Amino acid sequence: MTKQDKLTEEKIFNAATLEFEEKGMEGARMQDIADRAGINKALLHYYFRSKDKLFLAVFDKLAEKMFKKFAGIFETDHPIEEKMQYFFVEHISFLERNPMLPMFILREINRNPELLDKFMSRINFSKIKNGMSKTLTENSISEKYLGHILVSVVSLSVFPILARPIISGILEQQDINYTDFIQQRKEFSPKFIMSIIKGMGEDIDLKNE
Amino acid sequence: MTKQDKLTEEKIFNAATLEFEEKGMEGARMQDIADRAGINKALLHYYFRSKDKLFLAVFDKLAEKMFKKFAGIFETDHPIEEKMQYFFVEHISFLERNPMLPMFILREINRNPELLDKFMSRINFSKIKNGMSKTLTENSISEKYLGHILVSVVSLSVFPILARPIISGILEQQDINYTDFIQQRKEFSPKFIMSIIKGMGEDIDLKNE
DNA sequence: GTCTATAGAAGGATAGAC
DNA sequence: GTCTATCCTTCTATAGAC
Repeated sequence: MTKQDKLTEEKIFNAATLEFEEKGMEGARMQDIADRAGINKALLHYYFRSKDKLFLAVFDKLAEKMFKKFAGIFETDHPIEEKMQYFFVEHISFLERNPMLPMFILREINRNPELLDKFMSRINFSKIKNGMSKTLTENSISEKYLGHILVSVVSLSVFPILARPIISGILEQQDINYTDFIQQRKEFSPKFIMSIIKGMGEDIDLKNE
Repeated sequence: MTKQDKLTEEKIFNAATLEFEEKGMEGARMQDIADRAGINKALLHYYFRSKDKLFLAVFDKLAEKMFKKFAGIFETDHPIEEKMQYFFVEHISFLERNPMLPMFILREINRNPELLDKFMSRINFSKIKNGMSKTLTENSISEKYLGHILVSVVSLSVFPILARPIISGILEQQDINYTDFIQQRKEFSPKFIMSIIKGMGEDIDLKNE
Protein backbone atom coordinates (compact mmCIF):
# COMPACT_ATOMS: atom_id res chain seq x y z
CA MET A 1 0.00 0.00 0.00
CA THR A 2 1.54 3.28 -1.11
CA LYS A 3 1.55 6.56 0.76
CA GLN A 4 -1.10 7.94 -1.58
CA ASP A 5 -3.37 4.96 -0.91
CA LYS A 6 -3.18 5.47 2.79
CA LEU A 7 -3.94 9.14 2.42
CA THR A 8 -6.98 8.58 0.22
CA GLU A 9 -8.31 5.79 2.37
CA GLU A 10 -7.95 8.02 5.40
CA LYS A 11 -9.69 10.94 3.70
CA ILE A 12 -12.57 8.65 2.80
CA PHE A 13 -12.77 7.15 6.26
CA ASN A 14 -12.76 10.53 7.96
CA ALA A 15 -15.42 11.89 5.62
CA ALA A 16 -17.53 8.78 6.18
CA THR A 17 -17.15 9.13 9.94
CA LEU A 18 -18.52 12.67 9.88
CA GLU A 19 -21.35 11.74 7.55
CA PHE A 20 -22.44 8.58 9.37
CA GLU A 21 -22.10 10.12 12.81
CA GLU A 22 -24.36 12.99 11.84
CA LYS A 23 -26.93 11.25 9.64
CA GLY A 24 -26.66 7.58 10.51
CA MET A 25 -26.52 4.62 8.14
CA GLU A 26 -29.93 5.34 6.65
CA GLY A 27 -29.49 9.08 6.27
CA ALA A 28 -25.93 9.11 4.95
CA ARG A 29 -25.30 9.23 1.19
CA MET A 30 -22.31 7.79 -0.60
CA GLN A 31 -22.30 10.84 -2.86
CA ASP A 32 -22.04 13.18 0.13
CA ILE A 33 -19.19 11.16 1.60
CA ALA A 34 -17.37 11.33 -1.71
CA ASP A 35 -17.94 15.09 -1.92
CA ARG A 36 -16.67 15.59 1.62
CA ALA A 37 -13.57 13.54 0.88
CA GLY A 38 -13.01 15.49 -2.31
CA ILE A 39 -13.01 12.38 -4.44
CA ASN A 40 -15.51 10.50 -6.48
CA LYS A 41 -18.11 7.93 -5.70
CA ALA A 42 -16.47 5.04 -7.51
CA LEU A 43 -13.40 5.38 -5.33
CA LEU A 44 -15.44 4.68 -2.23
CA HIS A 45 -16.28 1.27 -3.59
CA TYR A 46 -12.73 0.71 -4.72
CA TYR A 47 -11.51 1.13 -1.15
CA PHE A 48 -14.41 -0.23 0.89
CA ARG A 49 -16.49 -2.32 -1.57
CA SER A 50 -19.91 -1.36 -0.15
CA LYS A 51 -21.71 1.19 1.98
CA ASP A 52 -22.34 -1.48 4.57
CA LYS A 53 -18.65 -2.36 4.93
CA LEU A 54 -17.72 1.30 5.15
CA PHE A 55 -20.35 1.82 7.81
CA LEU A 56 -19.18 -1.15 9.86
CA ALA A 57 -15.62 0.17 9.87
CA VAL A 58 -16.88 3.55 11.09
CA PHE A 59 -19.17 2.03 13.72
CA ASP A 60 -16.33 -0.04 15.09
CA LYS A 61 -14.06 2.96 15.45
CA LEU A 62 -16.74 5.11 17.06
CA ALA A 63 -17.80 2.35 19.45
CA GLU A 64 -14.23 2.06 20.60
CA LYS A 65 -13.90 5.83 20.91
CA MET A 66 -17.05 6.07 23.02
CA PHE A 67 -16.02 3.37 25.43
CA LYS A 68 -12.26 4.02 25.59
CA LYS A 69 -12.89 7.50 26.87
CA PHE A 70 -15.54 6.28 29.24
CA ALA A 71 -13.62 3.43 30.85
CA GLY A 72 -10.32 5.28 30.95
CA ILE A 73 -11.80 7.89 33.24
CA PHE A 74 -12.93 5.25 35.72
CA GLU A 75 -9.56 3.59 35.97
CA THR A 76 -7.98 6.18 38.25
CA ASP A 77 -7.26 5.16 41.81
CA HIS A 78 -8.53 8.22 43.67
CA PRO A 79 -11.23 8.40 46.31
CA ILE A 80 -14.75 8.22 44.96
CA GLU A 81 -15.47 11.91 45.29
CA GLU A 82 -12.47 12.94 43.22
CA LYS A 83 -13.11 10.16 40.76
CA MET A 84 -16.63 11.43 40.19
CA GLN A 85 -15.49 15.03 39.84
CA TYR A 86 -12.90 13.93 37.34
CA PHE A 87 -15.32 11.69 35.47
CA PHE A 88 -18.03 14.26 34.87
CA VAL A 89 -15.66 17.05 33.84
CA GLU A 90 -13.77 14.81 31.45
CA HIS A 91 -16.71 12.89 30.10
CA ILE A 92 -19.03 15.82 29.56
CA SER A 93 -16.18 17.76 27.94
CA PHE A 94 -15.59 14.78 25.68
CA LEU A 95 -19.28 14.69 24.76
CA GLU A 96 -19.23 18.42 24.04
CA ARG A 97 -16.51 17.75 21.49
CA ASN A 98 -18.45 14.75 20.13
CA PRO A 99 -22.09 15.71 20.59
CA MET A 100 -23.39 13.28 17.95
CA LEU A 101 -21.62 10.22 19.32
CA PRO A 102 -24.21 8.98 21.86
CA MET A 103 -27.10 9.42 19.43
CA PHE A 104 -25.12 7.61 16.74
CA ILE A 105 -24.39 4.59 18.95
CA LEU A 106 -27.91 4.28 20.35
CA ARG A 107 -29.65 4.96 17.05
CA GLU A 108 -27.64 2.40 15.13
CA ILE A 109 -27.87 -0.34 17.74
CA ASN A 110 -31.60 0.31 17.87
CA ARG A 111 -31.81 0.03 14.07
CA ASN A 112 -29.72 -3.13 13.87
CA PRO A 113 -29.45 -5.10 17.12
CA GLU A 114 -26.63 -7.19 15.63
CA LEU A 115 -24.39 -4.19 16.15
CA LEU A 116 -24.70 -4.70 19.89
CA ASP A 117 -22.24 -7.62 19.77
CA LYS A 118 -19.74 -5.44 17.98
CA PHE A 119 -20.20 -2.76 20.61
CA MET A 120 -20.06 -5.17 23.55
CA SER A 121 -16.78 -6.62 22.31
CA ARG A 122 -15.33 -3.15 22.80
CA ILE A 123 -16.42 -3.08 26.44
CA ASN A 124 -14.29 -4.41 29.25
CA PHE A 125 -16.72 -4.08 32.08
CA SER A 126 -14.61 -5.78 34.75
CA LYS A 127 -12.21 -2.84 34.91
CA ILE A 128 -15.01 -0.48 35.83
CA LYS A 129 -16.55 -2.99 38.17
CA ASN A 130 -13.32 -3.50 40.09
CA GLY A 131 -12.68 0.21 40.30
CA MET A 132 -16.08 0.80 41.84
CA SER A 133 -16.70 -2.15 44.14
CA LYS A 134 -14.06 -1.04 46.64
CA THR A 135 -15.84 2.25 46.94
CA LEU A 136 -19.13 0.53 47.61
CA THR A 137 -17.67 -1.58 50.40
CA GLU A 138 -16.21 1.52 52.00
CA ASN A 139 -19.65 3.07 52.08
CA SER A 140 -21.23 -0.17 53.29
CA ILE A 141 -23.37 -0.48 50.21
CA SER A 142 -24.15 -3.87 48.72
CA GLU A 143 -22.50 -4.66 45.39
CA LYS A 144 -25.89 -5.36 43.92
CA TYR A 145 -26.38 -1.60 43.69
CA LEU A 146 -23.33 -1.14 41.50
CA GLY A 147 -25.47 -1.30 38.38
CA HIS A 148 -27.86 1.33 39.67
CA ILE A 149 -25.06 3.73 40.51
CA LEU A 150 -23.31 3.27 37.18
CA VAL A 151 -26.51 3.63 35.16
CA SER A 152 -27.29 6.79 37.13
CA VAL A 153 -23.83 8.19 36.44
CA VAL A 154 -24.10 7.55 32.73
CA SER A 155 -27.69 8.82 32.60
CA LEU A 156 -26.69 12.11 34.19
CA SER A 157 -23.78 12.67 31.84
CA VAL A 158 -25.15 11.38 28.54
CA PHE A 159 -28.83 12.28 28.53
CA PRO A 160 -28.36 16.07 28.70
CA ILE A 161 -26.25 15.78 25.53
CA LEU A 162 -28.69 13.46 23.78
CA ALA A 163 -31.61 15.76 24.47
CA ARG A 164 -29.73 18.97 23.71
CA PRO A 165 -32.27 20.44 21.25
CA ILE A 166 -35.19 19.99 23.64
CA ILE A 167 -33.34 21.08 26.77
CA SER A 168 -31.92 24.01 24.89
CA GLY A 169 -35.39 25.00 23.73
CA ILE A 170 -36.82 24.92 27.25
CA LEU A 171 -33.87 26.78 28.76
CA GLU A 172 -34.18 29.53 26.19
CA GLN A 173 -37.69 30.23 27.45
CA GLN A 174 -36.08 31.00 30.81
CA ASP A 175 -33.24 33.00 29.22
CA ILE A 176 -30.67 30.38 30.17
CA ASN A 177 -27.88 29.41 27.83
CA TYR A 178 -27.47 25.69 27.12
CA THR A 179 -23.68 25.82 27.13
CA ASP A 180 -23.64 27.56 30.51
CA PHE A 181 -26.06 24.97 31.79
CA ILE A 182 -23.78 22.13 30.69
CA GLN A 183 -20.77 23.75 32.36
CA GLN A 184 -22.74 23.87 35.60
CA ARG A 185 -23.59 20.22 35.27
CA LYS A 186 -19.92 19.28 35.25
CA GLU A 187 -19.79 20.68 38.76
CA PHE A 188 -23.20 19.59 40.03
CA SER A 189 -23.42 16.03 38.70
CA PRO A 190 -20.64 14.62 40.89
CA LYS A 191 -22.30 16.23 43.90
CA PHE A 192 -25.56 14.59 42.89
CA ILE A 193 -23.92 11.19 42.66
CA MET A 194 -22.23 11.66 46.04
CA SER A 195 -25.60 12.56 47.54
CA ILE A 196 -27.08 9.40 46.05
CA ILE A 197 -24.29 7.24 47.44
CA LYS A 198 -24.51 8.92 50.82
CA GLY A 199 -28.28 8.45 50.79
CA MET A 200 -27.84 4.76 50.00
CA GLY A 201 -25.55 4.36 52.99
CA GLU A 202 -28.15 5.90 55.26
CA ASP A 203 -31.25 4.32 53.81
CA ILE A 204 -31.90 1.04 55.54
CA ASP A 205 -33.90 -0.18 52.54
CA LEU A 206 -30.89 0.21 50.28
CA LYS A 207 -28.27 -1.04 52.69
CA ASN A 208 -26.67 -4.50 52.78
CA GLU A 209 -29.41 -6.99 53.37
CA MET B 1 -66.65 11.42 5.66
CA THR B 2 -68.30 8.03 5.91
CA LYS B 3 -67.81 5.45 8.61
CA GLN B 4 -65.67 3.37 6.25
CA ASP B 5 -63.41 6.36 5.52
CA LYS B 6 -62.81 6.93 9.17
CA LEU B 7 -62.01 3.30 9.69
CA THR B 8 -59.51 3.11 6.85
CA GLU B 9 -57.83 6.37 7.78
CA GLU B 10 -57.49 5.08 11.31
CA LYS B 11 -56.06 1.77 10.19
CA ILE B 12 -53.49 3.62 8.09
CA PHE B 13 -52.61 6.03 10.85
CA ASN B 14 -52.14 3.27 13.40
CA ALA B 15 -50.01 1.23 11.03
CA ALA B 16 -47.93 4.31 10.23
CA THR B 17 -47.47 5.06 13.92
CA LEU B 18 -46.06 1.61 14.59
CA GLU B 19 -43.83 1.76 11.53
CA PHE B 20 -42.46 5.27 12.10
CA GLU B 21 -42.01 4.79 15.83
CA GLU B 22 -39.92 1.70 15.25
CA LYS B 23 -37.94 2.64 12.15
CA GLY B 24 -38.11 6.41 11.96
CA MET B 25 -38.87 8.59 8.93
CA GLU B 26 -35.84 7.35 7.02
CA GLY B 27 -36.23 3.68 7.83
CA ALA B 28 -39.99 3.37 7.38
CA ARG B 29 -41.39 2.18 4.03
CA MET B 30 -44.74 3.15 2.58
CA GLN B 31 -45.13 -0.42 1.34
CA ASP B 32 -44.66 -1.79 4.87
CA ILE B 33 -47.19 0.66 6.26
CA ALA B 34 -49.69 -0.41 3.60
CA ASP B 35 -49.04 -4.08 4.36
CA ARG B 36 -49.50 -3.51 8.07
CA ALA B 37 -52.77 -1.66 7.46
CA GLY B 38 -53.93 -4.43 5.16
CA ILE B 39 -54.49 -2.05 2.25
CA ASN B 40 -52.51 -0.91 -0.72
CA LYS B 41 -49.89 1.74 -1.30
CA ALA B 42 -51.99 4.02 -3.44
CA LEU B 43 -54.53 4.40 -0.66
CA LEU B 44 -51.88 5.88 1.64
CA HIS B 45 -51.48 8.73 -0.80
CA TYR B 46 -55.20 9.07 -1.27
CA TYR B 47 -55.62 9.71 2.47
CA PHE B 48 -52.38 11.50 3.38
CA ARG B 49 -50.98 12.74 0.04
CA SER B 50 -47.29 12.11 0.92
CA LYS B 51 -44.98 10.23 3.22
CA ASP B 52 -43.92 13.52 4.74
CA LYS B 53 -47.48 14.58 5.63
CA LEU B 54 -48.22 11.16 7.08
CA PHE B 55 -45.05 11.34 9.14
CA LEU B 56 -45.87 14.81 10.45
CA ALA B 57 -49.29 13.67 11.61
CA VAL B 58 -47.69 10.75 13.45
CA PHE B 59 -44.94 12.89 14.96
CA ASP B 60 -47.47 15.36 16.26
CA LYS B 61 -49.50 12.67 17.94
CA LEU B 62 -46.49 10.99 19.50
CA ALA B 63 -45.03 14.30 20.71
CA GLU B 64 -48.28 15.01 22.47
CA LYS B 65 -48.40 11.51 23.92
CA MET B 66 -44.87 11.81 25.28
CA PHE B 67 -45.43 15.13 26.96
CA LYS B 68 -49.02 14.67 28.12
CA LYS B 69 -48.02 11.69 30.19
CA PHE B 70 -44.96 13.47 31.46
CA ALA B 71 -46.57 16.72 32.57
CA GLY B 72 -49.70 15.10 33.90
CA ILE B 73 -47.70 13.24 36.48
CA PHE B 74 -46.13 16.45 37.77
CA GLU B 75 -49.43 18.22 38.26
CA THR B 76 -50.38 16.46 41.46
CA ASP B 77 -50.35 18.52 44.65
CA HIS B 78 -48.61 16.09 47.00
CA PRO B 79 -45.39 16.59 48.94
CA ILE B 80 -42.25 16.24 46.84
CA GLU B 81 -41.36 12.79 48.07
CA GLU B 82 -44.71 11.30 47.12
CA LYS B 83 -44.70 13.25 43.88
CA MET B 84 -41.36 11.71 42.93
CA GLN B 85 -42.43 8.21 43.92
CA TYR B 86 -45.53 8.64 41.81
CA PHE B 87 -43.64 10.14 38.90
CA PHE B 88 -41.04 7.40 38.50
CA VAL B 89 -43.49 4.53 38.87
CA GLU B 90 -45.93 6.04 36.41
CA HIS B 91 -43.42 7.39 33.94
CA ILE B 92 -41.18 4.34 33.79
CA SER B 93 -44.25 2.12 33.48
CA PHE B 94 -45.41 4.33 30.61
CA LEU B 95 -42.03 4.01 28.93
CA GLU B 96 -42.09 0.23 29.36
CA ARG B 97 -45.33 0.23 27.39
CA ASN B 98 -43.83 2.63 24.81
CA PRO B 99 -40.16 1.70 24.73
CA MET B 100 -39.54 3.24 21.28
CA LEU B 101 -41.06 6.62 22.05
CA PRO B 102 -38.03 8.47 23.49
CA MET B 103 -35.72 7.24 20.72
CA PHE B 104 -38.29 8.26 18.14
CA ILE B 105 -38.63 11.81 19.47
CA LEU B 106 -34.90 12.40 19.92
CA ARG B 107 -33.88 10.73 16.66
CA GLU B 108 -36.36 12.68 14.58
CA ILE B 109 -35.65 16.07 16.16
CA ASN B 110 -31.97 15.36 15.65
CA ARG B 111 -32.60 14.54 11.99
CA ASN B 112 -34.78 17.55 11.34
CA PRO B 113 -34.42 20.40 13.86
CA GLU B 114 -37.55 22.05 12.45
CA LEU B 115 -39.53 19.39 14.30
CA LEU B 116 -38.44 20.97 17.57
CA ASP B 117 -40.96 23.80 17.14
CA LYS B 118 -43.71 21.27 16.65
CA PHE B 119 -42.60 19.46 19.79
CA MET B 120 -42.19 22.63 21.86
CA SER B 121 -45.69 23.76 20.98
CA ARG B 122 -46.88 20.62 22.76
CA ILE B 123 -45.03 21.59 25.94
CA ASN B 124 -46.54 23.73 28.64
CA PHE B 125 -43.55 24.19 30.84
CA SER B 126 -45.07 26.66 33.28
CA LYS B 127 -47.29 24.00 34.80
CA ILE B 128 -44.29 21.91 35.75
CA LYS B 129 -42.35 24.94 36.87
CA ASN B 130 -45.09 26.10 39.21
CA GLY B 131 -45.54 22.64 40.63
CA MET B 132 -41.87 22.39 41.48
CA SER B 133 -40.85 25.85 42.64
CA LYS B 134 -42.87 25.62 45.86
CA THR B 135 -40.93 22.50 46.72
CA LEU B 136 -37.63 24.24 46.12
CA THR B 137 -38.53 27.10 48.42
CA GLU B 138 -39.53 24.66 51.13
CA ASN B 139 -36.09 23.10 50.90
CA SER B 140 -34.39 26.52 50.75
CA ILE B 141 -32.98 25.83 47.31
CA SER B 142 -32.65 28.61 44.77
CA GLU B 143 -35.01 28.45 41.81
CA LYS B 144 -32.06 28.57 39.49
CA TYR B 145 -31.49 24.90 40.26
CA LEU B 146 -34.93 23.92 39.03
CA GLY B 147 -33.53 23.08 35.61
CA HIS B 148 -30.85 20.85 37.06
CA ILE B 149 -33.31 18.90 39.14
CA LEU B 150 -35.75 18.42 36.30
CA VAL B 151 -33.06 17.38 33.84
CA SER B 152 -31.78 14.91 36.41
CA VAL B 153 -35.25 13.49 36.94
CA VAL B 154 -35.82 13.00 33.23
CA SER B 155 -32.30 11.63 32.70
CA LEU B 156 -32.83 8.99 35.35
CA SER B 157 -36.18 7.88 33.96
CA VAL B 158 -35.59 8.09 30.21
CA PHE B 159 -31.96 7.10 29.66
CA PRO B 160 -32.26 3.54 31.02
CA ILE B 161 -35.02 2.96 28.45
CA LEU B 162 -33.09 4.59 25.60
CA ALA B 163 -30.02 2.49 26.29
CA ARG B 164 -31.90 -0.72 26.91
CA PRO B 165 -29.93 -2.93 24.51
CA ILE B 166 -26.58 -1.91 25.96
CA ILE B 167 -27.65 -1.98 29.60
CA SER B 168 -29.36 -5.28 29.02
CA GLY B 169 -26.19 -6.66 27.48
CA ILE B 170 -24.03 -5.61 30.41
CA LEU B 171 -26.53 -6.85 33.00
CA GLU B 172 -26.68 -10.24 31.34
CA GLN B 173 -22.97 -10.67 31.95
CA GLN B 174 -23.78 -10.38 35.67
CA ASP B 175 -26.83 -12.64 35.37
CA ILE B 176 -29.21 -9.79 36.06
CA ASN B 177 -32.48 -9.44 34.21
CA TYR B 178 -33.15 -6.09 32.55
CA THR B 179 -36.85 -6.09 33.42
CA ASP B 180 -36.10 -6.76 37.09
CA PHE B 181 -33.53 -3.99 37.01
CA ILE B 182 -36.08 -1.53 35.65
CA GLN B 183 -38.60 -2.49 38.32
CA GLN B 184 -35.98 -1.71 40.95
CA ARG B 185 -35.34 1.66 39.39
CA LYS B 186 -38.97 2.64 39.91
CA GLU B 187 -38.28 2.36 43.60
CA PHE B 188 -34.71 3.67 43.73
CA SER B 189 -34.90 6.66 41.42
CA PRO B 190 -37.19 8.76 43.64
CA LYS B 191 -34.86 8.03 46.57
CA PHE B 192 -31.95 9.19 44.44
CA ILE B 193 -33.70 12.43 43.59
CA MET B 194 -34.61 13.04 47.23
CA SER B 195 -30.96 12.50 48.16
CA ILE B 196 -29.94 15.04 45.54
CA ILE B 197 -32.44 17.60 46.81
CA LYS B 198 -31.44 16.97 50.39
CA GLY B 199 -27.77 17.30 49.41
CA MET B 200 -28.51 20.61 47.70
CA GLY B 201 -30.10 21.94 50.83
CA GLU B 202 -27.02 21.03 52.87
CA ASP B 203 -24.36 22.01 50.37
CA ILE B 204 -23.46 25.63 50.91
CA ASP B 205 -22.19 25.90 47.33
CA LEU B 206 -25.60 24.98 45.96
CA LYS B 207 -27.70 26.96 48.44
CA ASN B 208 -29.34 30.33 47.86
CA GLU B 209 -26.59 32.82 47.08
C1' DG C 1 -5.46 4.65 -8.41
C1' DT C 2 -8.89 7.66 -10.25
C1' DC C 3 -12.32 9.17 -13.27
C1' DT C 4 -16.91 9.24 -16.31
C1' DA C 5 -20.78 6.92 -17.58
C1' DT C 6 -24.29 3.86 -16.68
C1' DA C 7 -26.54 -0.19 -15.00
C1' DG C 8 -29.86 -1.85 -11.69
C1' DA C 9 -32.69 -1.75 -7.64
C1' DA C 10 -35.69 0.50 -4.43
C1' DG C 11 -39.05 3.47 -3.08
C1' DG C 12 -42.35 7.44 -3.34
C1' DA C 13 -45.90 9.07 -6.12
C1' DT C 14 -49.59 9.19 -9.75
C1' DA C 15 -52.86 7.62 -13.69
C1' DG C 16 -56.70 5.36 -14.72
C1' DA C 17 -59.96 1.43 -14.34
C1' DC C 18 -63.59 -0.29 -11.46
C1' DG D 1 -62.96 4.49 -1.97
C1' DT D 2 -59.90 1.00 -3.59
C1' DC D 3 -57.11 -1.44 -6.75
C1' DT D 4 -53.32 -2.53 -10.54
C1' DA D 5 -49.94 -0.84 -13.30
C1' DT D 6 -46.46 2.30 -14.08
C1' DC D 7 -43.75 6.48 -13.85
C1' DC D 8 -39.84 8.95 -12.00
C1' DT D 9 -36.38 10.01 -8.90
C1' DT D 10 -32.80 8.64 -5.91
C1' DC D 11 -29.15 5.90 -4.60
C1' DT D 12 -25.88 1.97 -4.53
C1' DA D 13 -22.85 -0.37 -7.28
C1' DT D 14 -20.07 -1.62 -11.38
C1' DA D 15 -17.89 -1.34 -16.17
C1' DG D 16 -14.44 0.44 -18.63
C1' DA D 17 -11.30 4.23 -20.15
C1' DC D 18 -7.10 6.61 -18.78
